[in-house]
Amino acid sequence: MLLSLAAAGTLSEKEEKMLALANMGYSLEDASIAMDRCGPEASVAVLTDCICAAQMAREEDCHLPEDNLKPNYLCIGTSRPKKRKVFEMKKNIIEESIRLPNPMIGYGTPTLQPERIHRSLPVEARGPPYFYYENVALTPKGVWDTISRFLFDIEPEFVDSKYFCAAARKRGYIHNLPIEHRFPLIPLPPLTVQQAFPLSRRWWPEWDTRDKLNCIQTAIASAKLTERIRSALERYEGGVPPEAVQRYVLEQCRKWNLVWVGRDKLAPLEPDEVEMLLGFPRNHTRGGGISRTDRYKSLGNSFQVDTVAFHLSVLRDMYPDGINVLSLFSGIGGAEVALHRLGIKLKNVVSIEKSKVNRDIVRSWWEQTNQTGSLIDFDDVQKFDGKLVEQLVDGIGSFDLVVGGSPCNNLAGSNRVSRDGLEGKESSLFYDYFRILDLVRCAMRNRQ
DNA sequence: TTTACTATGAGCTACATT
DNA sequence: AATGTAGCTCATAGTAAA
Repeated sequence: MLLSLAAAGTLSEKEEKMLALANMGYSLEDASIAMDRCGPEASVAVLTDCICAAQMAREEDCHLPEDNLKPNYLCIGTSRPKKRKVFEMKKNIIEESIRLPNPMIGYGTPTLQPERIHRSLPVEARGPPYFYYENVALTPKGVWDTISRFLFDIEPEFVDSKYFCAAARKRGYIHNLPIEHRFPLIPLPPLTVQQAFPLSRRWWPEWDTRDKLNCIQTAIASAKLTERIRSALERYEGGVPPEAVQRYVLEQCRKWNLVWVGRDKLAPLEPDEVEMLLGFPRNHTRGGGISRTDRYKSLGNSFQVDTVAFHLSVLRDMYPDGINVLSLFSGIGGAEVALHRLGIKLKNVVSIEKSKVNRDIVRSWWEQTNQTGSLIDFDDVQKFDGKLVEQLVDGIGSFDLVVGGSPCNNLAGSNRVSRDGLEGKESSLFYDYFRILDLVRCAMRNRQ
């Protein structure tokens, strides 16, 4: 009865499940057959397992080759979900959308308290397992409403990491953790660019009034751009340039997150500076065969560690002996680093991450931090099925925390090409977070 | 209430350059 | 073959002014 609490009144439980399955890439025919076969009470996780089983059987019958295993199609997608139908179902959903808070401080930061710091969770949503889901705050309309509906109607906690470090990072978090008695990582990181980059102070002109950086993304400014700016500025010989020039330079600074590194000289952040701003140990992503471009990409896709750690800090006193973690879309291990820095012992970490360089980064961090637990990794969330969950739960007992941020490519504002929303090729992997969380909850319930 | 203007943003891809 | 560059078919929210 997972979705009984979904969307009071907007969609029926059956429609909600159909939409979920369509979004996961199944044909509506397959979804409908599975629902008939498994009954109205079946969860989406059970339904997907059922479709997979049917398709595998079908495959055996026909001796089909495996090459129609496409990324967005779990198991063997037979046909693309009918776009029109998905659109119509989606249209029904759009009612009152979730609004972003201002200031974006969620249930509080180390220094700021909101008006109200209380919430009550529906009984079905309570942990264990605790879960923590993350994605960009500024999505196309309706996306957070859908995500929230799938995660027990819990209201997202929107937080801008500019209250935790010197760079903005507006994100939404849906979790079932307590929100009382949080504490921050020590030492508190610098909160302004001037504190974070003391050497730049000497070159920072009065008319550049920024004291925070914008969101750290995956691409950086070209050398050509900083050269153009330098030659535009050097004509004024260190004096104050005309307002039009100031405006142009500031616009580029904001767009590309540039910092001052010399007279008239601006530069993009170095990878180790990004590591510092995001709360990772220095050289966390360095070496081991990773290219500079990939380093920027992996870092740009990551958590801000201090922010996430503040939210996860409540786990420390709840689990003095340590926790078992299931980490989806682990990337460079933001959640793992946060937990470790909080002093929470990591017993078993099961980490699913597609990129090999990222898996290597987490593995090498794990080996360098004298972990006593074990790190088990997988590469594909879509192949992570109920059998595997059962097997893991049998092995390690239970998962205390299911953490992850699913891909934002199709949600993020910078994307001009494929900002397709939650049904986009990568962003629809959110439904696998939901599916796997559901499988874990089922497995743990069955063990009791 | 509407309208005009501004700022932001875990990105994508064809093509040039090395 | 890998890396760098530029332009991009923008959506959304906030602000000030009418």
